[in-house]
Amino acid sequence: MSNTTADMTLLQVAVAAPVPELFLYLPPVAASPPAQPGCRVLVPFGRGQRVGLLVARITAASVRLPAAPLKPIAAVLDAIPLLGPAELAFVRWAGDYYRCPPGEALFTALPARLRRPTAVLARDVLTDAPTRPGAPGAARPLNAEQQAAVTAVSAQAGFGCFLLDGVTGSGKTEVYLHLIELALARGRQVLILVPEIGLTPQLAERIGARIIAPLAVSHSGLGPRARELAWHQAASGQARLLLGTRSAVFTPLPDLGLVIVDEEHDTSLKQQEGFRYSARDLAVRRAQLAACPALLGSATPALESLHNARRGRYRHLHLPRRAGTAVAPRILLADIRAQPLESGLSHALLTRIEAAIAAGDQALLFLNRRGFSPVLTCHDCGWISECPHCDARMTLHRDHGQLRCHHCGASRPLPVQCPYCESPDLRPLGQGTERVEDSLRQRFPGIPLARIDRDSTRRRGELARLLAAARRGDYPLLLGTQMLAKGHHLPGVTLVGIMDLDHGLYGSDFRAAERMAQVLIQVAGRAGRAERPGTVLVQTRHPGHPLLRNLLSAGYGAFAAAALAERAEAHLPPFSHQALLRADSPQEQAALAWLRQARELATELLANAPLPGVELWGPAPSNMERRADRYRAQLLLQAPRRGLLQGLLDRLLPALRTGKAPRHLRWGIDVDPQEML
DNA sequence: AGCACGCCGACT
DNA sequence: GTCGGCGTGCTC
Repeated sequence: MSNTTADMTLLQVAVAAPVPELFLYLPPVAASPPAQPGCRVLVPFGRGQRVGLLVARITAASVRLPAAPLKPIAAVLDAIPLLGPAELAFVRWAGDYYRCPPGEALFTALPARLRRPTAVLARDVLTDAPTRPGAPGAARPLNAEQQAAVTAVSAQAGFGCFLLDGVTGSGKTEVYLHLIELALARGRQVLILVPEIGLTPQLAERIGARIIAPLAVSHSGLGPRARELAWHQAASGQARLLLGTRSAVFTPLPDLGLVIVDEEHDTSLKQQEGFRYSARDLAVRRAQLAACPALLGSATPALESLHNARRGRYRHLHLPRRAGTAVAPRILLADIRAQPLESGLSHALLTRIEAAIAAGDQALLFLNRRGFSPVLTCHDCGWISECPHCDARMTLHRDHGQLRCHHCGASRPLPVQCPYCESPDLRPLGQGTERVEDSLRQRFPGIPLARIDRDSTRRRGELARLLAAARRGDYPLLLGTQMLAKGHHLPGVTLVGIMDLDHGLYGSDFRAAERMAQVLIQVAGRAGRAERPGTVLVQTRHPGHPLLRNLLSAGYGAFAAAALAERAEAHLPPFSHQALLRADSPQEQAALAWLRQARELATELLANAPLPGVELWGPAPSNMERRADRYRAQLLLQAPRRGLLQGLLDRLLPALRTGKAPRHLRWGIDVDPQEML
């Protein structure tokens, strides 16, 4: 029962709902200037109304019409499209690639405030354009390698991807700054992506000190209005630079001429829920569509990126030397087998900390575990602080007098006696940063110490304050989790102690060793950045481990080469491509059973139309099977080429959607997964 | 995701 | 006898 004729114009709309389809509407009843693709519209949807994004205007003859008569759009919310045809196509392509419903993808790409039927910020707010008074700071002279990198990228006409592989302290930022200046001078805009908020103020500061051009900054720490403002400033061309975290990759930039991804190996560039996109990979695609160069920078490039460089898809640029007079830190292993430890600190490490403090230097200790201790146990009956909702132990947080599960967020007051046998002899087992802090304060009384982890920096601005004070040298002792490992310049640090990396050597994820090496090199990079040489002491129970030895004796490049050889041998990424089908359910076995059916379905589809080299692995329960009262499992799909994997997904996902899943089961697909958990 | 309609326990 | 539990089905 259609109410349309073949020559009518219909509007194809993506609705902000997790449905894979686009929806068709009649043009609005009130005759107004026709709504353009890229504008938000208010549409009747189900009983109520929803915000949608107009994707295309089409003729009724060109589509299959639904059985029910079409309804007209209720209102057009934007006079000017928020996304142009190219941006619309880019976001839709990304949604298709990562198998995210188009409405969800498009509304993830827009500032959150625009997901509601609000008016866009008034024009007079945008007169408030970002300007920067003052003179530019002096460019630092470039060394030969930096100059070669700048020359290579700036000579690139059209698209080309470059991997800037530079040891920590080699002056990657200076290369960025030169290239930014060159792109701006050519009248182009620059997009700079960073993995985390913690890094944004620092890079923004450095850009601000040097470059006179309107800069917009976007990250999750900003309020919704500020984020929308940055978005409009970039989209209107008023801002010439956009510096932001992963979602900034979707911001319209009419004159885009250079894309930079800093710390390109960092996993936080991959969104881990909903629209599971890799901002790094999309940044490269974005540059390709804009016909401009992309520059990926890291001291510890992802194996994927190194592989692309080896295959000639990316041009490999090296910065092998530290800038200025700084020398590379010495990395030493401390064998802690059978050694007495004081809250996890060996005698060797304590001695070096003492010496660093005595010399007026700073010592930085890295322990990637927050809280006081990862488990509380009863000395009399052996009870341990298990989480009632997860296959995990609750962490003791003494600062808050609580046990907390780091996986589901559950918390309970710290028991004073064993909940099982009522013994008062409860003991914390193992150490987190709180406990090490205690121990260090006792051992080095009166020495100022800053603990930097998610718990100690919860307050807004606290991280920036602590880091600034740390840079000034206010704290001879610094202790922190990976928050402290990322990119911060701490010139006074001459000693870095890495308390525990052993889990990385025997992790179940095939990327565990790569991550371990990246963390080690990144943390080590905090040492000796100024004129004083640095030392890194790595505590380990596996001093003879070949990966560790190779990394320390031959460096990250050699480590990566060996790791790539292993990946090639095992047909693992980057020598194959993966998608992970995940499922979870409150019922034990339900997710696993459903995934077994999914595997059978996939096997059947492959039997009917073979896709050479496509393999199915599992299903298997997830590493921590029960999390927040849900049992989790996964099926791994693997193919030698992306197209084959997408081919399988093209057939499998619609079939899974049509099929019936048991009541409380949830499932989803992760294309190019970074974590196998 | 909402937001309905649709069949089985404790209440005025 | 009802009010309401959330189980599942649809949205142009």
